[in-house]
Amino acid sequence: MAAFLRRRGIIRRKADGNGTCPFDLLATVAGKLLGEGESSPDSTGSIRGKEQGAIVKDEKVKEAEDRSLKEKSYTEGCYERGFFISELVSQAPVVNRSLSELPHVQNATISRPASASMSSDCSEKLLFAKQFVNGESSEEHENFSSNTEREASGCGVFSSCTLDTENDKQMKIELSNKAKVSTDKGAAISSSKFPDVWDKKPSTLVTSDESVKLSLSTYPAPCRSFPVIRNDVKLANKDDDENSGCTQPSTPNKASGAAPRVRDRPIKKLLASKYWEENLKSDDEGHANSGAKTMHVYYNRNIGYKHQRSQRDFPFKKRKLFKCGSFSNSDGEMSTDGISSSPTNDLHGNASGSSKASSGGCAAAGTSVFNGDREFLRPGDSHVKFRIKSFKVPELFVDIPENATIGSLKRTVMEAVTAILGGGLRIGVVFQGKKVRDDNKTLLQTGISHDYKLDALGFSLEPNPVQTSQPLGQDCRSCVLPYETPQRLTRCPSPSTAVHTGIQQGRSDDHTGTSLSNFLESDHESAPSPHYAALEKISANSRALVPLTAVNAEALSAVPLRKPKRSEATQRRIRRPFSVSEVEALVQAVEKLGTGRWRDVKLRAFDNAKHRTYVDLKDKWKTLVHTARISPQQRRGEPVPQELLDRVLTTHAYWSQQQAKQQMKQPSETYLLL
DNA sequence: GTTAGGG
DNA sequence: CCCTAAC
Repeated sequence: MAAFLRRRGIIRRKADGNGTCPFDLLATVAGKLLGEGESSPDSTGSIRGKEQGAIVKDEKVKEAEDRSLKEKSYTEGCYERGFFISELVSQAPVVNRSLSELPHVQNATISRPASASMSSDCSEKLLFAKQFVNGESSEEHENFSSNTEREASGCGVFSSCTLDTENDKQMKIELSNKAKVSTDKGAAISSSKFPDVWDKKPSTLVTSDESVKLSLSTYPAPCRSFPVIRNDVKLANKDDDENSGCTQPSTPNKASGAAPRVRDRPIKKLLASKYWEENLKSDDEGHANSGAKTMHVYYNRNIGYKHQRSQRDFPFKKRKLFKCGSFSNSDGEMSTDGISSSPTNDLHGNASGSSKASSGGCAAAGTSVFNGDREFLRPGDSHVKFRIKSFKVPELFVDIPENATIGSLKRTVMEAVTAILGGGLRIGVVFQGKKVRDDNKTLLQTGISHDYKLDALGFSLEPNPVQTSQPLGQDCRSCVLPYETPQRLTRCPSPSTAVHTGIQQGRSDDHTGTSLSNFLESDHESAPSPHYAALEKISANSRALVPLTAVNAEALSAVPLRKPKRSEATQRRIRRPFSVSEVEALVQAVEKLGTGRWRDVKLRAFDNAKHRTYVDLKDKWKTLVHTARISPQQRRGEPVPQELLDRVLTTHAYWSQQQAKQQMKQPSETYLLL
């Protein structure tokens, strides 16, 4: 590694408000990928309250054209929220370059002593990053050829991140061109040279004594396609697991030569700060750390923290479902232990920022890793790819009636997770070691009741687009599941994540930590629920905004993310305001067909819009008529051209009259017949 | 499965 | 958008 890595640096950061926790980073990335960013405040909110995130980042820049950063993040948090990005692989050459160019960064050690002040909160998180050797990542990086859109939009942010869990595992993070790195000391690094598209908004990586932030925030918004968080499936061609996940062809960076496989490393490790330091040292020296050790520590901590966590419950704010499809993170895992949460400001701030960066509307969804659909970054685009082997979700509080269906449970969890990650995931539920596949079953029917030990309940976080599920890898499992059962999992090829949550009915304080479930045995749901399937589809297509938008959107909507509150059995579809063009089409169809023939209207004008049912059209017409009758000042939402509204009224009047005539006529006919 | 209407 | 009654 030494050879590859020029430099190693570790930055450690306190959990105070300034600090950015890994989670934030993730959120940011996810947000961008998804395009949610702007709207993400909600998600941010959810994330908020968690303070600690310390990120330790090492930056090593390779001078080689491809430079990739590997980052290994280590999170120690009291809260579970930390997530790890075990491996990040990205191709973004640009970023790398920038990094490399920045002398400060390279040489400077961002790392801070582990011992450095820790927040009492235990909220520290460290992110450790190592840079790759240039050549390494390239091959492994996948190009998102298929999803060019994304790339164009927002992908630039991270080219790739790789985490090394132990020595082996690495996370690479490639930053898009204009990443800046600043340190308290005032060393700021910005890469000015990037040609890219991203000019406008550079991602900023800031490291201060206390905190290191990596913000992807400002990117040109328009379509932010996010860098997908996905596994580097390709990286390790050899690995079956991962390979399975990615189907898409990868385009290796030119600059980078063959990249060593990073991804298959075992589980990312979480280290306590101390451990962290040790690791760093060892790394520097070339020693390999034992991941196991760290892991243990981490887990222990986690557990301990659970208890300590503050009990804030997070009411889930209403979360919007962004168009973002899914982001693909092949290995990302998410696990949440307890429900309790500790409020943290850090995340919030960061997250919000990041969210902003990514404006909503990006439909680009990552492809799911699992299937092997992977997106590849185009060579030119600056993207960040990283692979998240596991991360923890801060707190996840679920309050759901017993008669709610599994499907709604999944959605509820999904919503929470989505808010955090920005969507693109689907949730699998594991109960008592078995995967619960029937979404229509109620919790009660499944055996999950309020008085049941929730330990047996687990969730898996899976990428949406997954077409096929692959069995989770052990690594993942072990990573994800703190508690017992690591053995079962075989590798998690895909990004699926296990989320573990305790479900509480009351406040979070009651949270019962849950043990991780072992869901491995059953492979992922081979047959995703319909909505998921739809979602997947959409996500796949969604990047391309244009033609398929409706469909895509629909798909997205299919995965309804609902407020937990509304955790009814039924999942409400997401609201999808009609566009002017849709209204136009509707009006035109109704003019021709009249009211009362909604199915025909649907077929005629919205046959391609799967998400618009004839009932929707009927309802829309109803609202249009209402809208046309009220004063413009009272109207809300996207203004509908008055011309259309006039037509609505005219048409409505006409057909109402026709209908009236029919009515007059019908009775008589009937009567006559009788 | 469609319609129509209230929620 | 949802839910449902009434085709």
